[in-house]
Formats: sequence, C-alpha cells, structure tokens
Amino acid sequence: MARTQGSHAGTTGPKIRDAALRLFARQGFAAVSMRQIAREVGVQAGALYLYTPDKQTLLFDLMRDHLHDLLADWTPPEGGALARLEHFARHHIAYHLDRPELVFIAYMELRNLSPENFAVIEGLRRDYEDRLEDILRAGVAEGVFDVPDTKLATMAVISMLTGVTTWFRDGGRLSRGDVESIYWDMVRKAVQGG
Amino acid sequence: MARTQGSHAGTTGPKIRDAALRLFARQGFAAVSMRQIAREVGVQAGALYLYTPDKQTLLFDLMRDHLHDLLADWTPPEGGALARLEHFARHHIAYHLDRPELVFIAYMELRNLSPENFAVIEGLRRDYEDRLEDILRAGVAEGVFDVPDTKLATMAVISMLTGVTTWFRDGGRLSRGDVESIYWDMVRKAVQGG
DNA sequence: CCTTGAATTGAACGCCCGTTCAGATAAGTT
DNA sequence: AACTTATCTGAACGGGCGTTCAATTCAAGG
Repeated sequence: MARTQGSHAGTTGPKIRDAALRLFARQGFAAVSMRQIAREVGVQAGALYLYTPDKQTLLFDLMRDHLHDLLADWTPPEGGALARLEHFARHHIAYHLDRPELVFIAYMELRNLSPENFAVIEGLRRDYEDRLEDILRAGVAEGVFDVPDTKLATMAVISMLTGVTTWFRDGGRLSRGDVESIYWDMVRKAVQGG
Repeated sequence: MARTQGSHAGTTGPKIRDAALRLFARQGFAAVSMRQIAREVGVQAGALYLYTPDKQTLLFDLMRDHLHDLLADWTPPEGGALARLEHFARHHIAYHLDRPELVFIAYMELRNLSPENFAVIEGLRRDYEDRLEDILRAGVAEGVFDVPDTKLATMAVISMLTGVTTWFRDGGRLSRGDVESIYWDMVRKAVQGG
C-alpha cells in the first residue's frame, strides 16, 4: 500500500502545481525550467514526472482547471438581463481578483499550448464568453440594452473587466467592493441607451 | 567607406527587427532563439551581434520605439473634453489595429525586461495613460463626465480599447470604422452620467 | 523482521542556448 | 592592382534544457 506517513505523495503533487503556477505567472512558461520548479518544491527534477507526463501538460492542467472552476462557480441567476449582467460583472471581478496568477497565465500562455490543448482551452473560453453574450442578447430583446453588436460588446466588456487584474492591489485606495461597483456602473452605462 | 552595393548593411538591420518582431509576437520572447531569428533573416547567428548588443536589447528597442511612436503620433486636439476623448479613443483603436504585433509584445513581454529597461517602458506607458486621465479629469471639471475615480476609469477605458486587438480581423463582419464608432459610443456612455 | 511497492534520487541522454571571435569575403578607395 | 574596411561565416565556449531510468530509500502490511 501507499505510505501515508513519511510519504510526500499527498503533498508533492499540489506543491508542484503551486510552484508551477507561481513561476509561470512570474516568468512565463518558456522561461521556467523543470529543474527550477523542482527546486522550489524541494525534489529533484526527475520526481516531477511522477505527477505530470510533461511540462506542457502541467501548463494545460492549470489552464483547464481554472476555466472549469470559472464555469462551475457561476450560473446565471433568475431575473432580468440587467440583474444578470450585474451578477456576472461582479462575479467576474471578484473571481479574477482572487486568482490573479491563474488569470494571467490563462491569457498569456495560450501560444505555448499544443494545437489540441489550445482548442480545448479556446472552447472553454468561448463557453464563458457565450454566457455574457446570452445576457446581452436577452437585454437587447428586452429593450433594456442598446448595443449594435452583441459579440463586439461581449469582447469589450470582458476586456474591461479582466483588465482590473493589471492594476488592482489589495490595501490600495479602493476596496474590492468599490471597484466592483464602479466597474459595474461603467458596464451598465456602456450597454444601456444614452 | 561602407559598401553601398552588394552590401546588406542597409537591409539586414531592419530585417532583423522585422523577424524579431514577428517571432516574438508569435512565440514569445523566451521561446525564440537568436539562431531562429538569424535563419529568418538569412544570416548566421553571429551576424546579429553587429546590429544589437544582445537579445534583450532587441526586445527593449522594439518596445521603446513603439511607445515613442505612439506618444509622438498623437497630440490632444483643441476643444472640449468630449471631443478630445473621442479623438483619443479613435486614434488608439486605429493605431493599435495597425500594429497588432507591437501591441502584443509591449503588453506581454514586460517581465522579460531587465529592471532598468522595465522602468523606461513603464514610464512611457504611464505617460500615455496620463494623457487619457488628463482628458477624463478635464471632463469631470467641465461637468461633462461622471466618473468617481479618474485613475480607475483610465485603466478601464484603456483595457477595453486595447482589447480590440484580441479579436478584430480585417475582412470580418465589421469595418475598422464601424469598430471605432461602436467602441467610442461605449466609452462615451461609460464615462458620461446616466 | 521481512517483504512489498510507492516515492525519490542522481546520473545520463542528446540537444539547443546566448554570445564571442578569428578568419574569409567582397566592394570602395587610391 | 593593392589596400582598406564593413559585413558575414563557422566553429567554439560553457551551460542549461526536457526527459528517462536503474538504483535507492523507507514506511506499511503481513
């Protein structure tokens, strides 16, 4: 049987993930070596291959799990398009501010994925964008939103909301709640008539 | 004197820049080798060092020149804050859609700069953001804009506008002019009262 | 106490890296 | 024709890369 004391099997796996996440976010996938990850964890490089088939899969798993969690963590609430959009916007900001490193990697390291892995990640991202576009389309149908192109508006809103991770730091002038509310207000005005 | 015929000095320099730009944008700085750039240009790797002291400087020069050009290419027009914001937004989109690779690199490869080079690029980017914030502050003073925090609004607007490079492709459903106008309308509504 | 087997080491594999530099090439000048 | 010099080659330098694997370690189960 597996060792349960003195064994590191239960901790080494997550530690590898954590180290890879932190290092990929800071230096970029291509600039991080397997030996560097191993050093961070406290093992030799060869031991990493007990937990991942290769470096690429380490990156892919981080991205895929991140997007799975993002999709699983939110379902559109009941109510009108305006209420659903507010819920989406606030959740997007809160979720992304909680995971700046995963967000960074998922947006920056797409080109380091194999074509097959890229297609999977791209599909998950598309699923997420579609949720926002569904809300915008519903709002247009309801007459509460005024956007000439829902796809363009989807991309614009997501860019704006995700950009918050590039500058926000805890302990600054504004709280997360402040930021959520201000961003939501800008999003609301941008998609409403006027 | 330098050779003027049969010599490649006048062409090799720019070709190196072009190849580096294209490859850095597609694969990322860390994933591109000097030998790969040289192969693209049609010389041996050693020859690159007649045109750049090292790989890092190749990246830095691309970024610095891009931001210099961006800053030099636009001066705020006369007029009210609303007119200046429209001019800024349309110019930002047009300029960025013309140089998707430079934009990509300037946003993605910051972490591959040495601390000194990073400080220079960061300063130039800050100068550009300050121009937008100046417009927003002026608009708030004029009473034509309604934003609770000009710094946050600056970041939000820039994120939204720059995001256009991630999805727009020529020949698609919308023309550049369409995109400019729709984005400008969203920006205008987002910063105005309502 | 001995066997089992999961966890890990450490060395090795072939390969590519950024950078340097002595020497070759060839056009311009005299 | 001889000389000069900008341009480029090709080999070399030391080092790090991702990955593999035989050998070792050591707690758990019998």
